[in-house]
Amino acid sequence: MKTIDIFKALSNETRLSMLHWLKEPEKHFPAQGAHIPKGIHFVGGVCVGDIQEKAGLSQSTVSSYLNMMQKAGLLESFRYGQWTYYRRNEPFIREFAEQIRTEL
Amino acid sequence: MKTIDIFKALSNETRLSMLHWLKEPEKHFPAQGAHIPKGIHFVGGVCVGDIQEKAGLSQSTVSSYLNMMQKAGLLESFRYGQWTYYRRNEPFIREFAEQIRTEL
DNA sequence: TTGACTTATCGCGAAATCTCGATATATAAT
DNA sequence: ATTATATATCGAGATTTCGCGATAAGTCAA
Repeated sequence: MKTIDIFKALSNETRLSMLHWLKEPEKHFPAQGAHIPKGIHFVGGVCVGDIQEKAGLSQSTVSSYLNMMQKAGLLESFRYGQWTYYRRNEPFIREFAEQIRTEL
Repeated sequence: MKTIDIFKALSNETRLSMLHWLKEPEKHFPAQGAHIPKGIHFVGGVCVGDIQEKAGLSQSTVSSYLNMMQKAGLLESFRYGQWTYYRRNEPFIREFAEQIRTEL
């Protein structure tokens, strides 16, 4: 949650791309939610496997990248069954951007 | 000048501090410009030596950090005589902050 | 020219990051 | 229980970054 950790998370081409892809999930990934029951809504989340395929890196790398971005606060995740869905943490990102604008 | 390079430059405690110190040079450094003749104005610039002392790292490290931040676009420099003065590149930083706000 | 001073560059070992394959864990299906 | 699938974690080699001291390059004063 430290500023440095956010910058570090953003200091990698692949991770930066992931963040951008997740801005428009429906544009960059197959339709999601096939495994999410009706009651639960986690809009905009994409499962790890689809992100991995898009990124073209190994499964382990993508998993740890996503975990790193979540720890930094940029992403949030939701697990349903054997799937983990990730999406952008928009309020956090907005807040961060605002902080950059005023304090950098 | 690539976005990644900016994030990398910001991914270090010392470099981030330097950028903050240079927001209010008169607050963090001795008075500057003793070696700048009247005709030239490079307001807000601080010489490498003063930045080094404040940072508490070696001269070589500080010099290369400053150079790195300049290459990224965050700083600009002006050499007069044997002194090199660095200051924030405010338009660039503002532009970067705006880009973060709209594109991150 | 010589010497003093400021900054930049070079080379290095230590630490961190990148990325992978292998394996572990968790859940689902049979 | 066993098997299959999705994700997380572990260990390792390659690359990058960190920060240093030594040295080079540029400038000024005597």
